[in-house]
Amino acid sequence: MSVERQTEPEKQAAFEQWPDGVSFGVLRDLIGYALRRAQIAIYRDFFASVGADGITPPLFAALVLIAENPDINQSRLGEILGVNRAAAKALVDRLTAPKLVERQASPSDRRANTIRLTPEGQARLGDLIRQVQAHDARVARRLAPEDLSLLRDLLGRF
Amino acid sequence: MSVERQTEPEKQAAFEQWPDGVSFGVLRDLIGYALRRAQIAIYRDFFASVGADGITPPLFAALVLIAENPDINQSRLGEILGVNRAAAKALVDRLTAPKLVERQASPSDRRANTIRLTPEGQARLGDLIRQVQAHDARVARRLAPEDLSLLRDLLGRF
DNA sequence: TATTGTTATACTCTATAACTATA
DNA sequence: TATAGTTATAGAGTATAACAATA
Repeated sequence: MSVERQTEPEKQAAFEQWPDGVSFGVLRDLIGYALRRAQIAIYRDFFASVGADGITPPLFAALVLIAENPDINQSRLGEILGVNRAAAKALVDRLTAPKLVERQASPSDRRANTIRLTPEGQARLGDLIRQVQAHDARVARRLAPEDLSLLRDLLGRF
Repeated sequence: MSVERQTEPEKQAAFEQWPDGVSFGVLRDLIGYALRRAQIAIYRDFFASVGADGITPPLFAALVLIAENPDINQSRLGEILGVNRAAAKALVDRLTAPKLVERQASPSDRRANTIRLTPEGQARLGDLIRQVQAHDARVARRLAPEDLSLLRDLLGRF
């Protein structure tokens, strides 16, 4: 026999991009805030699409960079991602635990580790890329193709 | 006598938007990732400009919404910001501690609190808005005015 | 001296689950 | 039953500071 639920799990409220009847004041004019709201909306779609595997946006980015830049070390990975060494280590640890990546002693620098995908990591990354691309395409569908490439260009200037 | 430092404080590495010599693979084409990198760059400028007061982007947004929508309650604030009730409470708590906002019993619903700025909160918000606007203007300067309004429009579609 | 990785620690942000009071 | 607020708990993400090993 299963235990009866006392209450239903609370459903996540929908995120309205700029709800009516709310005064946003100065936030309306801040490009940083517009970016933040867009990011919230996109992250929600990401977690609904890919989140089931415990892979988050930062972990996905780290995984792709490790795959694309063989034998990169942690410090450089952190620089590229925009986090410090301690944070980069934490990301690599979270990919090492499920055996998606592995560290190896660097042959050229005995201080450094070299990070690369395991065979399982290779296989999982293929699936993940498909899931993330499907998510991104769904989100991108809200814009015309020419607007999308324009947006990419504008974002790249910050 | 002061204790001698053993090491210099580590400086934050610069964040290069799309560094050369790095392969980004599929990340290059994901609009979600382009947005993420732009956000990282903008957050860094925010913290360099405003962070000294302990006010973060989510706290600033909450403060403005409370100012602009008098007697809003926590749950509604959370909905607008895109977080749940528990997270909204945490935000309000962090604004209540330095006495920028205060809770009052709602006259119309004895379950609810009404949130509003204290006089100190009013005064501080004026300064904060100026700091945040200066930050945002500095960031926005990277785009021509017409590109900026275009960007705002495109971001609003997600 | 500077860099790589590590450890310890702490803080922000956010979520889930369950509880109380009220609607 | 549903909603507002609260509490306890947890986890992700990130930072700072210090240390050892190596360059």
